[in-house]
Amino acid sequence: MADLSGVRLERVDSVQKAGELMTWLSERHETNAIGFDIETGEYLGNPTDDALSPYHGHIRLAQIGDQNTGWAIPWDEWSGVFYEAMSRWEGHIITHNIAFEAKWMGVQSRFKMPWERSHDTMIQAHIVDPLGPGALKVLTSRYVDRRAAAMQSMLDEAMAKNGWTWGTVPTTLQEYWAYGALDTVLTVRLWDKLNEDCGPGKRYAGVYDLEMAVRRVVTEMEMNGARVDVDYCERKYKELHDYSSAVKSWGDELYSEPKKKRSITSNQDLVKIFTEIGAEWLEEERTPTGQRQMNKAVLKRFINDYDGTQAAYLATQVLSMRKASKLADTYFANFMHYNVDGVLHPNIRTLAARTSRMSITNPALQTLGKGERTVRDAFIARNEDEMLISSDLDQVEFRMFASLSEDPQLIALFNKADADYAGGDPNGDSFTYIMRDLYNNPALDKKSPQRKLIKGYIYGRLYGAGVAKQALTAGVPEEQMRQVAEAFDRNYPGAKQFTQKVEDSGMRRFREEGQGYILTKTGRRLPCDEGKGYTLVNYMIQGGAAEVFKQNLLKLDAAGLTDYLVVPVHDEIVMSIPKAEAPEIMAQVKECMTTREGWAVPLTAGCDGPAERWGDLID
DNA sequence: CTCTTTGGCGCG
DNA sequence: AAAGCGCGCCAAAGAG
Repeated sequence: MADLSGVRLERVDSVQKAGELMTWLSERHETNAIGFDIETGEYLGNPTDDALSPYHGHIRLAQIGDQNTGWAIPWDEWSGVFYEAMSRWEGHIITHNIAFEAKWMGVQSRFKMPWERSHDTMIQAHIVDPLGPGALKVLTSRYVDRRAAAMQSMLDEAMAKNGWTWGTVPTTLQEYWAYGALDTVLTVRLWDKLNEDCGPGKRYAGVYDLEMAVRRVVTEMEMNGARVDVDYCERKYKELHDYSSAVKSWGDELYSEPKKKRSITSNQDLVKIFTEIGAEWLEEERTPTGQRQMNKAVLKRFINDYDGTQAAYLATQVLSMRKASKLADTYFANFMHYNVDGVLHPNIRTLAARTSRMSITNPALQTLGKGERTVRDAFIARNEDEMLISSDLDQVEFRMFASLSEDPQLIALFNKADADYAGGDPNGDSFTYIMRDLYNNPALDKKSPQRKLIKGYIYGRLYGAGVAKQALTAGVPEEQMRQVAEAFDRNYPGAKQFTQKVEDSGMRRFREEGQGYILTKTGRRLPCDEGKGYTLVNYMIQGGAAEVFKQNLLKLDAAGLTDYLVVPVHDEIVMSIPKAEAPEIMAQVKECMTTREGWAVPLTAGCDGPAERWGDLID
């Protein structure tokens, strides 16, 4: 393993240097690969957060390099050299976090990533070790040269000493441009290393192909963005903010003492206040650190238990204040903050979660309230000719569990429910059929109270909950839930056998390989934490569902629908589509979102809309 | 002053 | 024998 001591780093600052770069580029490169990276910054005087947004910041350096040589190209003066080099280069292009480079290039340059020959070592690293580090320096320290991490500190020191930011650090500063140029060298070397597992024909080749293709589609989605009704956001923000401020002032004033200010936004203060006015906590209402809980469940209990008293009234006020400020501050304020000409361009990470699920930040579009439509009503179609639709997978995790369990009875019930539903039976529903089977009572229907119990049991089970927790969540006596659990295991023994098999193989792998894990259908390895083998069943299902959803995104892409994609929400895709073609496109979307091959219980999907606002599409 | 942790709450 | 899984954002409070 070669170390980094012989590396040559150059900065383009003259026509001659530009010529040298072109000569270097035309020479033979070890694995027909060059690394590619950019450095970006905020505009002078703007928030430093802008440095990471292609909609607010600007490119300062572009860097390319191979295993031994790195070049830094100051963007303002020499971007022409970069374009010329990239137009000549026909080999592999290696990045570390292609989501970043591709989006910046897409928004701010005329160079578009050639995805079919582009690679991402961050994606590779996550596939090889889902719990490992993602940072380039840490990864190269681990896989290439121990000293790589140390080299970053020189730049950190120089920037701290001079008070520079990513927007103001001079591109002539050696620590800065050399740091940038070195990144490309590290990236190529890391790629060589990670290709041992992710390269063509290797164990993770299929998973890697899937992730790279998904990354391309999702980057398109980020650039498409989600349009919001900004006037509506401003109106709602003010309304909700004013309301929560008024409640806060009322409570703070009422419950402060002459010498001691107290606030109803402070949970510590609230505990004191509620105690004074006679409310009491139950034994189990404690946080993990032993403090008395002051959450929604406790407040709701106060409202019930102390009906007609001051405690109940205060609890009601606190709940509605919290609700209003949550909506105002977490949602509407961020919609106003992040929109660019009325469009949100969130960051969508395709491998954020250990199970390979996606996550969305700035703003967090996967967590919009759906209890009522206020928040989702902020979202409108991209333009006047389009409307919103949403396609959801039907109980995908439960269907997956049924298929994986290979339990013939469970699978048959599911398929019967599907067939009957298709035949027009409103009770054609898996939970209802399982309920009838477990209670041995065919007269029960979708509205029977037992259905909630069954559903609670099943989802609790998919997440690895014990009977006590399942009973608590469903709000029924433990004994009642225990009987459901026993009946379920009796009627569908495959479920328990599957769970057992997953945990046993996890234990065996822990003993033999030092880590418990499962392999998904596509060969992705998902490890669990030590001593928590019971989580593996959930990882199998959650990770499997995430992969199916990703494959569905690729089907939508192959059908030519990428331009219409707006937001992915784990098992749901929101799209903005032309009104004129809505029926045809919706049929196409439903087809793309459905998977029959490979699953004993088909993974079906519905499609709702078209609608003016996302709020119209709630359930 | 900034950074981290905790508790709470939104989602699948 | 028993174990609730995965995320992101905000306010408050503690730590440095």
